[in-house]
Formats: sequence, structure tokens, C-alpha cells
Amino acid sequence: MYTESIEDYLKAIYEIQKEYGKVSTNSLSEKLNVAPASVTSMIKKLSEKKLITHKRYQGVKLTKAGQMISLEVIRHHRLIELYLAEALGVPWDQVHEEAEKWEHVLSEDLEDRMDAVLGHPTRDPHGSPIPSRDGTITELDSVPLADLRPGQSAVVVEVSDHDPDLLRYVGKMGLYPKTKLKVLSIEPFNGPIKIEVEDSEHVLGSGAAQYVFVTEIELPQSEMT
Amino acid sequence: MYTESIEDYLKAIYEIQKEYGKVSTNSLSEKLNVAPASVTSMIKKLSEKKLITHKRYQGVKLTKAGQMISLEVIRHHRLIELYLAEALGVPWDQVHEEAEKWEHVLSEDLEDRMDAVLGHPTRDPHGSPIPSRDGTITELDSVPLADLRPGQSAVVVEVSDHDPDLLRYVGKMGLYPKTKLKVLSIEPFNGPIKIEVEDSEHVLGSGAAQYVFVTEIELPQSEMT
DNA sequence: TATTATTTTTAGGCGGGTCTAAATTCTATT
DNA sequence: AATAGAATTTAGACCCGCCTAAAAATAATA
Repeated sequence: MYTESIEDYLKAIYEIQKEYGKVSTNSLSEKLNVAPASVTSMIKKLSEKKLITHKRYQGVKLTKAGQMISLEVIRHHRLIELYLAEALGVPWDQVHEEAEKWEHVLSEDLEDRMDAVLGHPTRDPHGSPIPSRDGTITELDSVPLADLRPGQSAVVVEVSDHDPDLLRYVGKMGLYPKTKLKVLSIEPFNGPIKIEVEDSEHVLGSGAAQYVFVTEIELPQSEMT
Repeated sequence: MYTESIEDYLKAIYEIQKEYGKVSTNSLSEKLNVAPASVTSMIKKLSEKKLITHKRYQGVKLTKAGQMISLEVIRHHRLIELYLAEALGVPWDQVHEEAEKWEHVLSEDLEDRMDAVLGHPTRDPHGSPIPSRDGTITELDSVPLADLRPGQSAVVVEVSDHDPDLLRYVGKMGLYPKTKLKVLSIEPFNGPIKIEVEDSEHVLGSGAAQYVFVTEIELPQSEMT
């Protein structure tokens, strides 16, 4: 078994890799809130354990083994998030914090039980995909809500869970995964975006709209304006 | 917040204190599977934090503050055990191990939610009392099953959870908390004990009977032999 | 290209928790 | 009371994961 710290690094590497492609020492330092020097020494350790590959002053990359572990941790994390939301009614802006700690001590047996109780789910409360036990993960295509044009309709796929305030903010407008919405207007220069959600209008800043991911949908004739 | 290690020590001290009265360095060393020297240095730390009092070469004793923390951890532990058994069907011989890790990372919010879902329970799956949030704990009077005399009837109050094998063993005979039983015979010199549980007979060794705690009950006339 | 700015790494240190080996103190027995 | 045995503590060391400060390598810009 690996230490909590190692699991956190691997998870962070996976996430940065997915978002930016390249994983630098600094990006890890920032994401994990540790000094760059600390990252360097952990990189050394992870390399020795063959969980990542590393070229000095270039970035870092997960090996197959490293990726399996990170996906296992992410699977724990997301299953826990969903379980807490479904079974214990924990609000979606709080599940992340709880899962951050629990994910490291969850047994495989309990993982399976939760998975079964939840009916082998594929998405967590924020819409992020839950990797299967064998490390398969299916990301859905989506774009930031901020990239839509007025008149377009879309369905929410995923909301970033990096900031609880953001989750509460967009939650108040009903912007959860699977929610349908229509863009009414977008002010230029990253101005506010007016949307329609379940027959009521909301306005949200472009900052928030950056973190709400959607896919465009064609509305049936009857629902067209 | 205190470290996981500190919580483990405090919990162990509470349990040894309850079982044997005096808490020696060696007893902690054994219970926690660490070298005696390690215990000594942790004792020093806990004393400085005023969580225990300590007289050289005498034992150790929890302060009020130390006791509150240990009871908080025990509350977590037992709530988790019960929750896992009730909500996720984890067998009673496995809940302990799971709880050992989770107890240290359980938030107060989640503790409350689990407590509520379970209906503010007072006993864990092994019959051990669950301390209330304010640190109240009510032990029930009981004696080891091994101390009963032939002919006596009793109800199981608590089964020690220190050994999963023991739990599986007595579980096979249906000896769970609240189970009624009657002692049919006891062989001398710590010999086997014959009991009747729900109209079927079982024999258990005195070793196991040492860890099953019961209270005597008067059977109604109709059920007397 | 030379210089400055940024990123990354090295060097050295610290606290937490553990260990082994040796010294000390207590306890039990003769 | 002397001494052997057991329990406890001290001394010194290790690993983990983190830190700061300074050096080195790379990237950016005048």
C-alpha cells in the first residue's frame, strides 16, 4: 500500500495531466499546497517506485502502474462523493472535502458494497466520471458554458468541484448535471451570461461559466422559441 | 486537531483503564504494537499536552480533556461500526477493522448524519455502548458467560471485538447482543460449556466464553425446565 | 547575444513517530 | 538486605514529508 501523500501526488498528477497536458513541478506545488522543493523530492521518490517518469526540468508523466493507482484513488473519491450525497444527504459542495480524507482509508470490500448499493454508477454528484475497477474512465465531450452562443440550448455535463462556493452559487440556479438550459444572451468582454433554466431566468458571471461544462442539444420543435 | 497516533494512544489508554484499571507502559506497547520506548516518548508528549497524567514508573491516567477526546474517537468508531453493519451489510467481524481507519477522518457533520440515520443508537454491533457527544457512556452490568452456573439463563450484552475469529465463532451459534441463552452444563477445569440458544444446543470453549458478556435473567415459569 | 526572469533542483534542517541497545529504577525472591 | 528479574526510561538513530535559502538550469527579452 502507498502512503496518503503518494496517493495525493498521483491523483494530482493525473488531474493536471488531463487539464493541461504537461505536469510541471510548480503546478504540483500549487495544486498540493506544498513548496516546489518538496515536490522535487517526492518526484524523485515516485520515479524510483516507477509510478512516474521524469526528465529534469521537463515535466512528469504517469506510468501505467501510476495511472492505475491514481484512477483507483479517484474511483474511491467519486464513489464516496456520490454515496455521501445519495445515502446521507450531504450537500454537493461538501462531499469533496469529506471524500478527500476518506478515500485513502476505504477498503476494497467497502468500495464494492458502496458501488453495489449505488447501482454501479458512472458519474459523481458533479458529473465527473467514476473510473471502473479496471481503470476505464469515459469522459464525455463538453465545453464550458461560457463558450456557448445566445440561442443555444445545452445540458449540464459536469461542474468543477474545486470550489465549494462555486458549487453553491451555480446550485442556487439549479445548474446540476443533466439540467437543461438555454442561453439567452452573453455580454461581451467576459460579461454576464443570461440563461433560462426550468422556465426561470438567471444571470451568471463568466468566471463561473468557465467551470460549468455542457454539451449542446437540439431542442424539439415544440420547445423552440 | 490531534494526530491519528495520539488518538490511538488515548483510545488505548481509555480501554486499558477500563479493563484493568492501571495503564502501564508495557500494556500500551502491547496493545498498540509499538516498542515500549516509543510509548515512553509518546507518554511524554501527551503529558505536555495535558491529555494524561503520568508518574515515572507508575501508570498513566487520562485527564478530563484526554478522556473527552478518547470518548469522541470511540464514539466515531462505534457509530461507524454500526453504520457499516446496518447500512452496508458489513459482517460484524469486519466492521472493527474498517472503523479503525475511518474513525480518524470522520467529520462532525457526517457523524451527526450517521447518528440521525441510525436513530441515535446507544450500542454498536458488538453491544458496546456508544458514547454521546457530550462524553456520557453507560456500561451495562455483565459477567463473562464462563462465570454462569448450569441452569442459569442469561441474555448476551456484549461480545469483545478484539478478534474477528472469535466473532465469527460465536456468531455461528447465534450469540449476538440481545440473544437469550441457557447454560446446560459446564465441565470443570475450564472445560467446554453447553448452552441452549433458540432451541438448539451449542458447545463453546471457556476461552470464547470469557469474551461473551451476559446478564442473568429470570425466565418466565412457562419457559422453565 | 547578453542579461534578466522563471523554473527547478540541491543542501540542510525540522517535527512526528518509530526503532534498537543500553542504562536505570522498581519489585520479588532468596 | 542483597540480588536477580522485570519494567521503564534514556540515548541515539531512522524514515517520512515538509520547510527555507541558495544554487543551477532553462526560458524570455532587451
